Amino acid sequence: MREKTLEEYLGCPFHLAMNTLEGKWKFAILYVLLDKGTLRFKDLERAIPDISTRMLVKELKHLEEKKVIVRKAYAEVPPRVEYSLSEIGKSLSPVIDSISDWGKSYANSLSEK
Amino acid sequence: MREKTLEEYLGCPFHLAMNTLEGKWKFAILYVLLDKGTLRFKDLERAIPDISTRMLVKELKHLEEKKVIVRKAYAEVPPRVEYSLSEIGKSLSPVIDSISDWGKSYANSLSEK
DNA sequence: AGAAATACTCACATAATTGTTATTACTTCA
DNA sequence: TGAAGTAATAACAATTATGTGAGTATTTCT
Repeated sequence: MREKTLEEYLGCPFHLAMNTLEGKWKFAILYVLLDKGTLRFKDLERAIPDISTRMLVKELKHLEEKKVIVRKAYAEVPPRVEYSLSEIGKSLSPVIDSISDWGKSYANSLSEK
Repeated sequence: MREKTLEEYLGCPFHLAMNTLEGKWKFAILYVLLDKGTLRFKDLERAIPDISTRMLVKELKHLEEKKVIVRKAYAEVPPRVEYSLSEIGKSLSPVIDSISDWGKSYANSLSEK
């Protein structure tokens, strides 16, 4: 499938958003960054135990390129790299919250009946 | 990766929600169903032009099993099958809306600077 | 008679994701 | 002295996820 141009996405903000956030782990990363603020690489791995190192690297790189998160590296040993949300990234909190809220309702609706 | 039990998901509504909604096409399907109400299979294909028949079948089946959408088949020729959101499915509208809203902000933040 | 319409299903092919193990370089702690 | 800690990167195999192209059955329309 051909990658769409920005112009095409601009016509559909929902499409643009999903293109930026799609993938198995993006929402999970955003969830923990919103919750914890700033995290080092290793902390992210611990916060999302099921993700592989490779995938975490990939997803972080993607989100950084898309300007959703910010990477800050310190010249220390052992190395220290901190990840946090950009301003536009922080504005994802209503998205994450609404998903979390829906999850609660959904859990209730499943345990009823 | 081992599939988690419902009990494990219940501890984290966000996790439960994402497990239900993950995959490349779920949000797109929910988006059009929220917008259009009820759609036949072929209408869904037309509304989401990039999806393959196979994936649409799979995702619809998954969402039906998870009680998020409802499938209604009529004994006609040519066949008619209508898909719509369940009650809990309809309650996803804040999720879809917040994603759409974020997409707008994001598009603005990209065209600035 | 033949084409069009629908809601799939099937077999096969490619792409995405994961698991595993190893490596780097330097400092702190035991 | 030697292990632990960090943030990756790399190579390989294995497993999932997704895509492609074709086909089915039956009625209506041309």
